[in-house]
Amino acid sequence: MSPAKVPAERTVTLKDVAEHAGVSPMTVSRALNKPETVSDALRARIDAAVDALGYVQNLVAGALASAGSNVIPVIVPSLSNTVFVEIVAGIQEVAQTAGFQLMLGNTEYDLEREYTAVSTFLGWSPPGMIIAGMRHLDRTRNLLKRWGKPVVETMEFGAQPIDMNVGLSHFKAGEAMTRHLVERGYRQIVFVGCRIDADYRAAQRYKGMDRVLARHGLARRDPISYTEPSNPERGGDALMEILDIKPKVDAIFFANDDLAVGAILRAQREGIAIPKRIAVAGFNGLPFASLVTPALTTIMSPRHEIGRIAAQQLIERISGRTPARRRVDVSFELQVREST
Amino acid sequence: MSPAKVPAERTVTLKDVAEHAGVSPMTVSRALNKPETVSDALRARIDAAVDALGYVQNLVAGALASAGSNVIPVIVPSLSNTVFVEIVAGIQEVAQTAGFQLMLGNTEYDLEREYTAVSTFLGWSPPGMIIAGMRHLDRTRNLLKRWGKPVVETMEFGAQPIDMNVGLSHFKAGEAMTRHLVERGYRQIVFVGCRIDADYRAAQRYKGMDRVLARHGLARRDPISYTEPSNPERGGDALMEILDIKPKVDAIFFANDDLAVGAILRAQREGIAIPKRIAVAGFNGLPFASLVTPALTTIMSPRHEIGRIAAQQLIERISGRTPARRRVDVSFELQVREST
DNA sequence: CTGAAAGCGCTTACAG
DNA sequence: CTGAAAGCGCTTACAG
Repeated sequence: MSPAKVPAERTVTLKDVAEHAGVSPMTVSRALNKPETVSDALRARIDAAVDALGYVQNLVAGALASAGSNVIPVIVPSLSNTVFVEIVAGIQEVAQTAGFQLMLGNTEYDLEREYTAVSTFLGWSPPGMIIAGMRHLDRTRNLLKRWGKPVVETMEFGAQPIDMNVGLSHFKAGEAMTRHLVERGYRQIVFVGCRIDADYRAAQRYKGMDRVLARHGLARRDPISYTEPSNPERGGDALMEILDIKPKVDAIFFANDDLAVGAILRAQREGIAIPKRIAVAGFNGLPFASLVTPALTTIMSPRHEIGRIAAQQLIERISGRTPARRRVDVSFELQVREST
Repeated sequence: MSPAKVPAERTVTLKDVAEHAGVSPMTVSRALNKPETVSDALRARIDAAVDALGYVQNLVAGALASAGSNVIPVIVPSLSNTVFVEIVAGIQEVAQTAGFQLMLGNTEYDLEREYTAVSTFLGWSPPGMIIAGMRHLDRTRNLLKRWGKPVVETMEFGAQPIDMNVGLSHFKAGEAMTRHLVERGYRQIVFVGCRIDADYRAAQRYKGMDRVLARHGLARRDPISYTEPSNPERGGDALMEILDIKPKVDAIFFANDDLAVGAILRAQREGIAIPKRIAVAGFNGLPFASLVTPALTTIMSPRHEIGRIAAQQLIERISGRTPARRRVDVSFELQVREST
């Protein structure tokens, strides 16, 4: 029952290291943080003292004294959706290499929770912040603007960022896919997603689709939005429902590949011919999308790259440099495969 | 080019709030941190001052003064693998609700980087730590033991944890799946994974398999381990290679569902009959596993639950209570479907 | 190149 | 219930 642990010892501080090495704390601080400002011999003596005492730098004290930490808060609406995780992974890659730590906030698509997360994180005196999306409470925007430090909004490319912005135009993505479907000869196209009210980026893709349909004088339908979160099974169900209730529909543009791949897997099982009976398109570019039969036509969104660029931009600004562009419109790629 | 920002103002501190409310800083601190110790009227006055000044508590200063923060470091070997992300999501869920923040470290399966992450994180005076896996450098184990605060090792259930442990027995999981395959009549079974040397949990599943094969006097093969990271396409390639080079093999136990689903999708495309020509089994329980044709036999690992329990155990201990069990062996579930 | 002083913004522990 | 003092462990800014 009793934890198998050595009792906690008194914390070893800079001062202890200094005494052990026979110098002042200030010198130790310098040797640790700017090794080049100190002679080799001294640095070696101090490193030895650090090892001997098992000294661990107190980052909290450092952050307070220098009025800033190297922790970058990253706020996402969900961790269940791979898309956000991949952005976080991209950020991590760059940030960790540059010596920054990531603090993770999850809002569950709740803008009030987003506000709480932002204001809490501000209390850690971070040098900057990365936040998913461009739709926030006015309070949140104002707080961040008044804060005055670098902020990157990711995911979508949009107008009037708080500060910097790295993402793609979901409107254009919707247009691109729809143009492809129209060229292929599909005339009765429907958009299917989950919780499109909250997933406003999906709504933007729908709007892009609607614009193209209107321009071609084709039938414009309201999007179909299910109330549960996106999951592959729901994609299959949606396919069957549409076939049953709206038999004239000849193509489905799904809000994401989870749904679209789910629809293809169901079609396989039910013996429904895709794209002959009905075409299926997705969005994101999941690994499985190219492996199902028929392979899924989709749009590759560069999540990892968005994360990396966001982190790079932020770190540029933290380091006092000015990135070439405040707003970065990352490109997407239409992958035409067998399902359309 | 010039950022659209309000210039940064002087930081609003506790003292400012105190002056504004006409009380001492100490009283404001109490009103904020232990609202119940202060009269309603006073609390209202202080809340008003906080709002008026836009005060944000400086958590760094608080952490230094009280020699502890509410930041919990979470260290994982990868963010590209859903399994770890789901554990992080489970931890988040519990931790964020309880008022803790997560700091995220990614080791990329590198034990040296793990040590660096651990020792850096210690500098944030966290109240505890969650780390994936039970295989660490001796230095890392010692550092954590000497630190003396609560630590949870997750993913696998194993002997001699640093402190607490929540996970499942991968050895038993390997045994369970192999027993199933043997019962079904498969006799020439091979284990296929990627980077099994680094993914020692996969190696444990292999050992469980080997044990069962030995007990039944069946052919025991070395595992096949590819050098690239796990991805669905590799699963398909592996299937084709085995069919070609080891035609007698009648069942493949893949190290994870990504590989196994990839194999099934390839079999579909190539017209290979599963399980008739060769059976396929996986591990993890991905959403797509039940949707492919044939549906994949796999083992459901409760990643989310592991994360939640790990966070609960940690927070129990942080709060000074003693969890009922220091080691939690979460159960897994064999899902027999069509592919075996 | 090295050090003594002051201070970062809180909370702990002690008084009243 | 409220406050004055001391201190958390560093770094900044200034001397030497």
